[in-house]
Amino acid sequence: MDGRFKLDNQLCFRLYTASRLITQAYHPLLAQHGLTYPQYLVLMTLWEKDAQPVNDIAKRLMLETNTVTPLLKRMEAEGIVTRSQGKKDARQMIVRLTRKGHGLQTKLMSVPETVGSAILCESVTPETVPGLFTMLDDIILQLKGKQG
Amino acid sequence: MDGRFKLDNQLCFRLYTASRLITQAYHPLLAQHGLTYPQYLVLMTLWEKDAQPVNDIAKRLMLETNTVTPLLKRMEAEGIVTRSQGKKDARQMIVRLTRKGHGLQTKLMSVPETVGSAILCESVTPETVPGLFTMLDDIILQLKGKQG
DNA sequence: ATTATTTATATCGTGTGCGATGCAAATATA
DNA sequence: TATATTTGCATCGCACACGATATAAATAAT
Repeated sequence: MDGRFKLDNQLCFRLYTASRLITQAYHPLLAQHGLTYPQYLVLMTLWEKDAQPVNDIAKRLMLETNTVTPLLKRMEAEGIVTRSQGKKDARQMIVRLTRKGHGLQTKLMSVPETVGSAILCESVTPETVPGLFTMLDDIILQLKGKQG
Repeated sequence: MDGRFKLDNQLCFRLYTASRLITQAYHPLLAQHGLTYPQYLVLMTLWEKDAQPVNDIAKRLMLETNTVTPLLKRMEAEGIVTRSQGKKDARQMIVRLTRKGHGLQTKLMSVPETVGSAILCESVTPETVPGLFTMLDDIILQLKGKQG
Protein backbone atom coordinates (compact mmCIF):
# COMPACT_ATOMS: atom_id res chain seq x y z
CA MET A 1 0.00 0.00 0.00
CA ASP A 2 1.51 3.33 -0.98
CA GLY A 3 1.48 6.25 1.44
CA ARG A 4 -2.04 7.21 0.59
CA PHE A 5 -3.42 6.46 4.03
CA LYS A 6 -0.46 7.70 6.02
CA LEU A 7 -1.76 9.98 8.75
CA ASP A 8 1.17 12.28 8.10
CA ASN A 9 -0.06 12.95 4.59
CA GLN A 10 -3.51 13.98 5.63
CA LEU A 11 -4.59 17.58 5.69
CA CYS A 12 -7.80 16.89 7.58
CA PHE A 13 -6.04 15.23 10.48
CA ARG A 14 -3.82 18.27 10.88
CA LEU A 15 -6.76 20.67 10.78
CA TYR A 16 -8.71 18.49 13.20
CA THR A 17 -5.79 18.32 15.62
CA ALA A 18 -4.80 21.97 15.36
CA SER A 19 -8.41 23.00 15.89
CA ARG A 20 -8.76 20.82 18.99
CA LEU A 21 -5.48 22.01 20.48
CA ILE A 22 -6.27 25.68 19.98
CA THR A 23 -9.71 25.13 21.49
CA GLN A 24 -7.93 23.58 24.47
CA ALA A 25 -5.76 26.69 24.67
CA TYR A 26 -8.91 28.80 24.94
CA HIS A 27 -10.40 26.51 27.58
CA PRO A 28 -8.82 27.85 30.80
CA LEU A 29 -9.40 31.44 29.68
CA LEU A 30 -13.07 30.86 28.91
CA ALA A 31 -13.91 28.36 31.64
CA GLN A 32 -13.20 30.89 34.39
CA HIS A 33 -16.14 32.84 32.97
CA GLY A 34 -18.29 29.74 32.56
CA LEU A 35 -17.98 29.71 28.78
CA THR A 36 -17.15 27.08 26.20
CA TYR A 37 -15.45 27.85 22.90
CA PRO A 38 -18.62 27.52 20.77
CA GLN A 39 -20.41 29.81 23.23
CA TYR A 40 -17.56 32.30 22.81
CA LEU A 41 -18.12 32.15 19.05
CA VAL A 42 -21.80 32.97 19.59
CA LEU A 43 -20.80 35.90 21.76
CA MET A 44 -18.49 37.21 19.06
CA THR A 45 -21.31 37.18 16.51
CA LEU A 46 -23.57 39.02 18.95
CA TRP A 47 -20.90 41.56 19.86
CA GLU A 48 -20.59 42.28 16.15
CA LYS A 49 -24.38 42.62 15.81
CA ASP A 50 -26.87 42.19 18.63
CA ALA A 51 -30.45 40.89 18.33
CA GLN A 52 -30.05 38.19 15.72
CA PRO A 53 -32.39 35.28 14.96
CA VAL A 54 -31.07 31.79 15.61
CA ASN A 55 -30.68 31.16 11.91
CA ASP A 56 -28.38 34.13 11.33
CA ILE A 57 -26.11 33.03 14.15
CA ALA A 58 -26.03 29.48 12.82
CA LYS A 59 -25.23 30.67 9.29
CA ARG A 60 -22.49 32.98 10.54
CA LEU A 61 -20.85 30.09 12.41
CA MET A 62 -21.69 27.61 9.64
CA LEU A 63 -23.40 25.35 12.17
CA GLU A 64 -26.82 23.70 12.08
CA THR A 65 -29.62 25.22 14.13
CA ASN A 66 -29.98 21.94 16.01
CA THR A 67 -26.46 22.56 17.31
CA VAL A 68 -27.01 26.21 18.10
CA THR A 69 -30.44 26.00 19.74
CA PRO A 70 -29.44 23.97 22.81
CA LEU A 71 -26.24 25.99 23.07
CA LEU A 72 -28.26 29.21 23.19
CA LYS A 73 -30.60 27.72 25.78
CA ARG A 74 -27.62 27.03 28.02
CA MET A 75 -26.42 30.60 27.52
CA GLU A 76 -29.92 31.82 28.35
CA ALA A 77 -29.89 29.73 31.53
CA GLU A 78 -26.56 31.36 32.42
CA GLY A 79 -28.10 34.80 31.94
CA ILE A 80 -25.78 35.69 29.06
CA VAL A 81 -28.47 36.08 26.39
CA THR A 82 -32.24 36.32 26.12
CA ARG A 83 -34.36 34.53 23.54
CA SER A 84 -37.66 36.07 22.51
CA GLN A 85 -40.10 35.46 19.71
CA GLY A 86 -39.71 37.71 16.67
CA LYS A 87 -42.44 40.30 16.05
CA LYS A 88 -42.31 40.43 12.26
CA ASP A 89 -41.90 36.67 11.98
CA ALA A 90 -43.35 34.63 14.83
CA ARG A 91 -41.21 31.62 13.91
CA GLN A 92 -37.98 33.41 14.65
CA MET A 93 -36.33 33.45 18.04
CA ILE A 94 -34.37 36.66 18.45
CA VAL A 95 -31.25 36.32 20.57
CA ARG A 96 -30.07 39.35 22.50
CA LEU A 97 -27.15 40.00 24.82
CA THR A 98 -27.94 40.70 28.44
CA ARG A 99 -25.94 43.21 30.46
CA LYS A 100 -23.85 40.25 31.60
CA GLY A 101 -23.33 39.14 27.99
CA HIS A 102 -22.18 42.64 27.05
CA GLY A 103 -19.95 42.79 30.10
CA LEU A 104 -18.10 39.66 29.09
CA GLN A 105 -16.60 41.52 26.16
CA THR A 106 -14.54 43.64 28.53
CA LYS A 107 -13.63 40.72 30.73
CA LEU A 108 -12.45 38.67 27.76
CA MET A 109 -10.55 41.55 26.18
CA SER A 110 -7.17 39.89 26.57
CA VAL A 111 -8.19 36.46 25.27
CA PRO A 112 -7.46 36.91 21.54
CA GLU A 113 -4.03 38.35 22.34
CA THR A 114 -3.21 35.54 24.79
CA VAL A 115 -4.19 32.74 22.45
CA GLY A 116 -2.64 34.50 19.49
CA SER A 117 0.74 34.73 21.13
CA ALA A 118 0.52 31.08 22.21
CA ILE A 119 0.23 30.11 18.56
CA LEU A 120 3.01 32.26 17.12
CA CYS A 121 6.02 30.20 16.10
CA GLU A 122 8.71 29.70 13.47
CA SER A 123 6.39 29.39 10.49
CA VAL A 124 3.33 31.18 11.84
CA THR A 125 4.00 34.90 12.08
CA PRO A 126 2.18 38.15 11.33
CA GLU A 127 3.72 37.88 7.86
CA THR A 128 2.59 34.33 7.09
CA VAL A 129 -0.83 34.32 8.78
CA PRO A 130 -2.60 36.18 5.94
CA GLY A 131 -1.54 33.44 3.53
CA LEU A 132 -2.80 30.81 5.95
CA PHE A 133 -6.12 32.68 6.20
CA THR A 134 -6.43 32.73 2.41
CA MET A 135 -5.93 28.98 2.16
CA LEU A 136 -8.37 28.17 4.96
CA ASP A 137 -10.96 30.59 3.58
CA ASP A 138 -10.61 29.00 0.13
CA ILE A 139 -11.06 25.52 1.58
CA ILE A 140 -14.14 26.64 3.51
CA LEU A 141 -15.62 28.39 0.48
CA GLN A 142 -14.88 25.41 -1.72
CA LEU A 143 -16.56 22.91 0.61
CA LYS A 144 -19.42 25.23 1.51
CA GLY A 145 -20.29 25.55 -2.17
CA LYS A 146 -20.48 21.77 -2.57
CA GLN A 147 -23.45 21.40 -0.24
CA GLY A 148 -25.34 24.32 1.31
CA MET B 1 -14.01 48.00 20.47
CA ASP B 2 -11.28 47.43 17.90
CA GLY B 3 -11.39 44.43 15.63
CA ARG B 4 -9.89 42.12 18.19
CA PHE B 5 -12.99 39.95 18.53
CA LYS B 6 -13.99 39.99 14.89
CA LEU B 7 -14.68 36.42 13.84
CA ASP B 8 -12.95 37.15 10.56
CA ASN B 9 -9.71 37.81 12.35
CA GLN B 10 -9.68 34.54 14.20
CA LEU B 11 -7.45 31.67 13.17
CA CYS B 12 -9.15 29.20 15.46
CA PHE B 13 -12.57 29.74 13.95
CA ARG B 14 -11.16 29.06 10.48
CA LEU B 15 -9.44 25.87 11.61
CA TYR B 16 -12.54 24.75 13.47
CA THR B 17 -14.76 25.39 10.44
CA ALA B 18 -12.39 23.93 7.87
CA SER B 19 -11.95 20.84 10.02
CA ARG B 20 -15.70 20.35 10.40
CA LEU B 21 -16.38 20.86 6.70
CA ILE B 22 -13.69 18.42 5.59
CA THR B 23 -15.01 15.87 8.09
CA GLN B 24 -18.42 16.38 6.48
CA ALA B 25 -16.82 15.71 3.10
CA TYR B 26 -15.56 12.38 4.43
CA HIS B 27 -18.94 11.50 5.89
CA PRO B 28 -20.78 10.00 2.88
CA LEU B 29 -17.66 8.06 1.86
CA LEU B 30 -17.17 6.56 5.32
CA ALA B 31 -20.81 6.17 6.36
CA GLN B 32 -21.49 3.65 3.60
CA HIS B 33 -18.98 1.41 5.39
CA GLY B 34 -20.40 2.17 8.82
CA LEU B 35 -17.46 4.34 9.84
CA THR B 36 -17.07 7.76 11.41
CA TYR B 37 -14.11 10.03 10.75
CA PRO B 38 -12.42 9.39 14.13
CA GLN B 39 -12.86 5.66 13.55
CA TYR B 40 -11.20 6.10 10.17
CA LEU B 41 -8.27 7.78 11.94
CA VAL B 42 -7.95 4.77 14.23
CA LEU B 43 -7.96 2.48 11.21
CA MET B 44 -5.17 4.50 9.61
CA THR B 45 -2.99 4.11 12.68
CA LEU B 46 -3.64 0.36 12.72
CA TRP B 47 -3.00 -0.01 9.00
CA GLU B 48 0.35 1.65 9.63
CA LYS B 49 1.07 -0.69 12.54
CA ASP B 50 -1.25 -3.40 13.79
CA ALA B 51 -1.59 -4.65 17.39
CA GLN B 52 -1.20 -1.42 19.34
CA PRO B 53 -2.19 -0.71 22.93
CA VAL B 54 -4.90 1.88 23.49
CA ASN B 55 -2.39 4.39 24.74
CA ASP B 56 -0.27 4.30 21.57
CA ILE B 57 -3.33 4.90 19.41
CA ALA B 58 -4.44 7.76 21.62
CA LYS B 59 -0.97 9.35 21.54
CA ARG B 60 -0.74 9.00 17.76
CA LEU B 61 -4.08 10.76 17.35
CA MET B 62 -3.35 13.16 20.20
CA LEU B 63 -6.60 12.21 21.89
CA GLU B 64 -7.29 11.17 25.47
CA THR B 65 -7.82 7.49 26.23
CA ASN B 66 -11.29 8.30 27.57
CA THR B 67 -12.17 9.40 24.05
CA VAL B 68 -10.54 6.45 22.33
CA THR B 69 -11.75 3.65 24.60
CA PRO B 70 -15.47 3.91 23.86
CA LEU B 71 -14.66 4.51 20.19
CA LEU B 72 -12.68 1.26 20.10
CA LYS B 73 -15.48 -0.58 21.85
CA ARG B 74 -17.88 0.48 19.11
CA MET B 75 -15.39 -0.68 16.50
CA GLU B 76 -15.07 -3.97 18.35
CA ALA B 77 -18.86 -4.33 18.36
CA GLU B 78 -18.78 -3.74 14.59
CA GLY B 79 -16.22 -6.51 14.19
CA ILE B 80 -13.55 -4.17 12.85
CA VAL B 81 -11.02 -4.66 15.65
CA THR B 82 -10.41 -6.98 18.59
CA ARG B 83 -9.32 -5.85 22.05
CA SER B 84 -7.35 -8.27 24.23
CA GLN B 85 -5.36 -7.91 27.40
CA GLY B 86 -1.62 -7.48 26.92
CA LYS B 87 0.63 -10.36 27.99
CA LYS B 88 3.72 -8.43 29.06
CA ASP B 89 1.64 -5.74 30.75
CA ALA B 90 -1.77 -6.85 32.01
CA ARG B 91 -3.02 -3.26 32.15
CA GLN B 92 -2.71 -2.78 28.43
CA MET B 93 -5.50 -3.56 25.97
CA ILE B 94 -3.99 -4.52 22.63
CA VAL B 95 -6.08 -3.52 19.65
CA ARG B 96 -5.84 -5.63 16.50
CA LEU B 97 -7.48 -5.43 13.09
CA THR B 98 -9.88 -8.20 12.18
CA ARG B 99 -10.08 -9.52 8.63
CA LYS B 100 -12.90 -7.04 8.14
CA GLY B 101 -10.76 -4.21 9.48
CA HIS B 102 -7.96 -5.13 7.08
CA GLY B 103 -10.42 -5.45 4.21
CA LEU B 104 -11.65 -1.90 4.71
CA GLN B 105 -8.29 -0.61 3.53
CA THR B 106 -9.00 -1.85 0.02
CA LYS B 107 -12.59 -0.64 0.09
CA LEU B 108 -11.55 2.84 1.20
CA MET B 109 -8.66 3.06 -1.26
CA SER B 110 -10.21 5.92 -3.22
CA VAL B 111 -11.20 8.04 -0.21
CA PRO B 112 -8.02 10.13 0.22
CA GLU B 113 -7.99 10.93 -3.49
CA THR B 114 -11.69 11.86 -3.52
CA VAL B 115 -11.49 14.15 -0.51
CA GLY B 116 -8.17 15.56 -1.66
CA SER B 117 -9.54 16.65 -5.00
CA ALA B 118 -12.60 18.16 -3.31
CA ILE B 119 -10.28 20.44 -1.36
CA LEU B 120 -8.02 21.59 -4.17
CA CYS B 121 -8.68 25.19 -5.16
CA GLU B 122 -7.07 28.48 -6.14
CA SER B 123 -4.75 28.79 -3.17
CA VAL B 124 -4.53 25.15 -2.11
CA THR B 125 -2.51 23.19 -4.65
CA PRO B 126 0.19 20.49 -4.64
CA GLU B 127 2.67 23.39 -4.56
CA THR B 128 1.18 25.24 -1.58
CA VAL B 129 0.08 22.28 0.57
CA PRO B 130 3.57 21.55 1.94
CA GLY B 131 3.73 25.08 3.31
CA LEU B 132 0.31 24.65 4.86
CA PHE B 133 1.46 21.38 6.45
CA THR B 134 4.50 23.12 7.92
CA MET B 135 2.39 25.81 9.54
CA LEU B 136 -0.16 23.36 10.96
CA ASP B 137 2.57 21.05 12.24
CA ASP B 138 4.29 23.98 13.91
CA ILE B 139 1.06 25.06 15.58
CA ILE B 140 0.41 21.51 16.79
CA LEU B 141 3.97 21.11 18.08
CA GLN B 142 3.84 24.51 19.76
CA LEU B 143 0.59 23.79 21.60
CA LYS B 144 1.48 20.19 22.37
CA GLY B 145 4.63 21.35 24.09
CA LYS B 146 2.67 23.72 26.32
CA GLN B 147 0.79 20.94 28.09
CA GLY B 148 1.41 17.21 27.52
C1' DA C 1 -59.80 31.38 0.03
C1' DT C 2 -57.81 26.86 0.19
C1' DT C 3 -54.12 24.02 -0.27
C1' DA C 4 -49.25 23.02 -0.96
C1' DT C 5 -44.68 24.23 -0.09
C1' DT C 6 -41.11 26.42 2.19
C1' DT C 7 -38.94 28.25 6.23
C1' DA C 8 -37.44 28.82 11.28
C1' DT C 9 -36.86 26.44 15.09
C1' DA C 10 -36.97 22.53 18.00
C1' DT C 11 -36.64 17.47 19.57
C1' DC C 12 -34.37 13.00 19.40
C1' DG C 13 -30.63 9.73 18.91
C1' DT C 14 -25.79 8.67 18.23
C1' DG C 15 -20.96 9.61 18.44
C1' DT C 16 -17.37 12.10 19.78
C1' DG C 17 -14.10 15.15 23.08
C1' DC C 18 -12.58 15.98 27.45
C1' DG C 19 -12.29 17.16 32.61
C1' DA C 20 -12.75 14.59 36.80
C1' DT C 21 -12.30 10.48 39.00
C1' DG C 22 -11.66 5.35 40.02
C1' DC C 23 -9.04 1.07 39.96
C1' DA C 24 -5.76 -2.38 39.31
C1' DA C 25 -1.20 -3.54 37.59
C1' DA C 26 3.52 -2.13 37.31
C1' DT C 27 7.32 0.35 39.05
C1' DA C 28 9.95 3.10 42.30
C1' DT C 29 11.18 3.92 46.93
C1' DA C 30 12.02 3.14 51.66
C1' DT D 1 9.77 -6.97 51.32
C1' DA D 2 6.33 -3.44 52.38
C1' DT D 3 4.70 0.91 50.86
C1' DA D 4 4.19 4.86 47.82
C1' DT D 5 3.86 6.46 43.28
C1' DT D 6 3.05 6.06 38.56
C1' DT D 7 0.84 4.16 34.62
C1' DG D 8 -2.91 2.18 31.49
C1' DC D 9 -7.39 1.89 30.98
C1' DA D 10 -12.04 2.63 32.26
C1' DT D 11 -16.45 5.04 33.98
C1' DC D 12 -19.14 9.26 34.55
C1' DG D 13 -20.96 13.70 33.34
C1' DC D 14 -21.48 17.45 30.28
C1' DA D 15 -21.33 19.94 25.90
C1' DC D 16 -21.06 19.94 21.36
C1' DA D 17 -22.07 18.33 16.12
C1' DC D 18 -25.15 16.57 13.04
C1' DG D 19 -28.53 13.38 10.52
C1' DA D 20 -33.35 12.54 10.81
C1' DT D 21 -37.60 14.14 11.93
C1' DA D 22 -41.50 17.12 13.85
C1' DT D 23 -44.24 21.41 14.15
C1' DA D 24 -46.01 25.76 13.44
C1' DA D 25 -45.76 30.04 10.91
C1' DA D 26 -45.08 32.28 6.54
C1' DT D 27 -45.35 32.19 1.65
C1' DA D 28 -46.56 30.36 -2.92
C1' DA D 29 -49.63 28.14 -5.91
C1' DT D 30 -54.17 26.92 -7.40
